[in-house]
Amino acid sequence: MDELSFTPRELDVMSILWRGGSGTVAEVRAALGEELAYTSVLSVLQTLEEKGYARHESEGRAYRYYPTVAPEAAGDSALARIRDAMYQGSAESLFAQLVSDRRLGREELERMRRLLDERLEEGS
Amino acid sequence: MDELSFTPRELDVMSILWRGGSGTVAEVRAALGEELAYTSVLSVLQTLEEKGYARHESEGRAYRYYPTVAPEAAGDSALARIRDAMYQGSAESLFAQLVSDRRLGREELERMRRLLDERLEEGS
DNA sequence: TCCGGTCTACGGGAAAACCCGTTGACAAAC
DNA sequence: GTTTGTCAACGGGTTTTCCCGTAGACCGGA
Repeated sequence: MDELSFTPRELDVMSILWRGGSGTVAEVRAALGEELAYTSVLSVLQTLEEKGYARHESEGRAYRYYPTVAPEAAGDSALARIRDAMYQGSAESLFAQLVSDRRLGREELERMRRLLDERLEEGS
Repeated sequence: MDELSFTPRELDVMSILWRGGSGTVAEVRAALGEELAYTSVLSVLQTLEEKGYARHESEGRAYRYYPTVAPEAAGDSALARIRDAMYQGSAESLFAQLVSDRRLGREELERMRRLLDERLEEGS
């Protein structure tokens, strides 16, 4: 997969599609933080479809839109950009930053360590 | 600190400033992947300054630009956005994605685990 | 003094992003 | 049949981003 990139507004909308699995224009509009006109939301969805990031199926009179790219794929692209720009290519530095977040609970940290352990075992 | 956001081109330039600590227009231009006109690079730097993300000092006849925001601060903003949009707010999911990268070496993974252990000790 | 090179300031053109009004299709309610 | 409401398509206006040309300041060398 080549580079995925979204404008801020497109990301807002994709996020809603990922969260709900799909969405009609009205649903996306309702879930959106800001109040946009119906046609504005429709425009964004049509753009996403044109870019190949979403597709639609008819549902009654309306269209239901589905994401065609996985959030993980988009996340990969975005994380790589951040790693390179802000952490000089070091995943470790990025990781350090992530872990330093004071809001992370003990359980979450422990689950992270378990993931890391599993990864280390399988790796060798 | 409120939300930091950069256009793609601005991020290119900030990345160079972060990497080198500072830069003149000519230096940034040379470090840039693409060939842009001198005035184009200058424009981006002036925009960054106007947004408060950089400042300049005279150096001989030229200006030397310095970043005024730390890469970690920008990274925080960017990571939070990715976490919320692609991983539904779960730092753990984001982390799992990060760790699944096949290119990570054993040593890097072990250093990550050490970081995590330290964090777990201090935490309680 | 004059010229050539480097620098910033300024302004503008092109493209992208963003948002919405209008229109016509359709169907349900009356 | 008419009205009312929802829908997608289309086109356009505004703002932001992106890139650069031009102009003028400055300095060093001929």
